Amino acid sequence: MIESLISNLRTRDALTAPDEDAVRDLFQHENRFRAGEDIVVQGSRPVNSTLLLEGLAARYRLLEDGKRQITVLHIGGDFVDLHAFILKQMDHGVIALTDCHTLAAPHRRLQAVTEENPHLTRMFWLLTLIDGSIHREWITAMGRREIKGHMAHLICEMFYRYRAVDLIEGQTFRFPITQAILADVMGVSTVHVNKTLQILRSDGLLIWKDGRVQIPDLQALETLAEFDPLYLHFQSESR
Amino acid sequence: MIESLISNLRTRDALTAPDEDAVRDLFQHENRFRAGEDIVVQGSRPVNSTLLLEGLAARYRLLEDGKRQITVLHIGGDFVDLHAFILKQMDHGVIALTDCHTLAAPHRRLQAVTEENPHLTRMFWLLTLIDGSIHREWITAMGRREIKGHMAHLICEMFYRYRAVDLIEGQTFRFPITQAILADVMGVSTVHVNKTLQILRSDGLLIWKDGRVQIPDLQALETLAEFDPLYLHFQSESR
DNA sequence: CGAGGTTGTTAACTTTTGTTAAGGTCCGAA
DNA sequence: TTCGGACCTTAACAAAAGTTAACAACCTCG
Repeated sequence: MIESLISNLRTRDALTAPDEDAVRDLFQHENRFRAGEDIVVQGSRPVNSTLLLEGLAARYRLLEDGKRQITVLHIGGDFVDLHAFILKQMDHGVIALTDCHTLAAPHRRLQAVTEENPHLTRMFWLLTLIDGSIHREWITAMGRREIKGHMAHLICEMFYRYRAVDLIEGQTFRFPITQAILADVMGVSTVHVNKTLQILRSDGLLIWKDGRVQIPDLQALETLAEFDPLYLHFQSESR
Repeated sequence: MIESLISNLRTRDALTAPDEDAVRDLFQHENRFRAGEDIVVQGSRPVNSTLLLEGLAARYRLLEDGKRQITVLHIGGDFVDLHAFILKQMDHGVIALTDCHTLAAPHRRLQAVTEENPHLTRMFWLLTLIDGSIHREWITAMGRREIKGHMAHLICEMFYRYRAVDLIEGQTFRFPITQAILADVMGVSTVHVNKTLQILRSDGLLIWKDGRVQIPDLQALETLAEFDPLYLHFQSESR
């Protein structure tokens, strides 16, 4: 639902009624993508930006030898390519990891927002900056965390992001991602992902079954991950 | 010089005379930092954004065990923390890797730009998006490139970025960075950096001496790196 | 001039991570 | 029902990368 975008924005700053109306007026047609389909093709020049309503999507780059690196995961309430409004050409692809339901925001309308509504412009700018902030955190995890910490950090991030759009049920959330995809997220081999998951499970830090993650002791997982949610910028500020 | 910022912007889109005036009016006081000093402290709430005029700076995160990861390098003409204008609180630090000379843009004035000049707002937004684009490229390099390719990719990136601000002399550029810092950029050990450099040197792909990098065969280096400069978004577009 | 620090280099050894391959489970389609 | 595919798991082995330590080159500072 579009409510998760509104909620993503409201978490970070108050929206006036006209702001909220402008957000709702932004979107035109719906789309559905099957798992495995490209939502946005690398190299293309989108004329819409895509809001993910439901499903799991990923930005990714392919190398010549077929290796794939995922650079960010997107859940409901995320724009998967808001940056394309400014960048014009996609320097990566976006793939639906599960069946996805989306809404398209024509760049023409985004342009109008930037001409008429400075506050909302800054809020959209903010959303793209949070993506960048997540990128930095991933770089840190890939470069300087041991793999257990990296995995724990990723789970913490997804927990907080799902919570922000109210998708935590109990201490669990649906996270239907295969170990092979997880390997492309973390930049390691699938075997290594598998072994790391075994360890986290046997340490009692993680229960992951049937596409659902349960965190028995969030505090312990955060400690292992050295997790600090500051980088997700959930604080409400005047922006 | 502030000219390198103007040049960074003009590469990506035409600036009107009022745009350019507004850019020049943005800045207030100068600052100088010694190598090793923090330009921006992690966790702080800057009231200015900092344009780097001269020198080499890095955004970084420290982990509890003292490990450091650098998430992006900045050269003359880059804002090192333009994103802080919107994000408000720094989720990482910025350090001067060499002596640095900077100009401060008060957030108050940036705010005025966003209220009054939609085009310039989008151009500043663009600069932060290019940072994000570089982040994604680094994630890909860290996760899925062999270390030789990673190193080659980094050198290509710096070559193109220095060229955009006219700091390439011959096929060389000043890049006074120690191998230890390079290790924090690439997320590997200093010994590994050293061995990789030896290989690139003996392959004739790189001459690196006294803080100056020479690329004898850019084409060969780009091939090794699978380098595609699209992600730096040098194309001039109507934005 | 000499002491001490920074940086780069190298080697020996350890640890982490990847590769390959095989087997198991589950599930949907023929 | 059976077949095949997707996914998970495990093991043996290979390769990549880290750690530690020693030393050399160079520079700065007293």
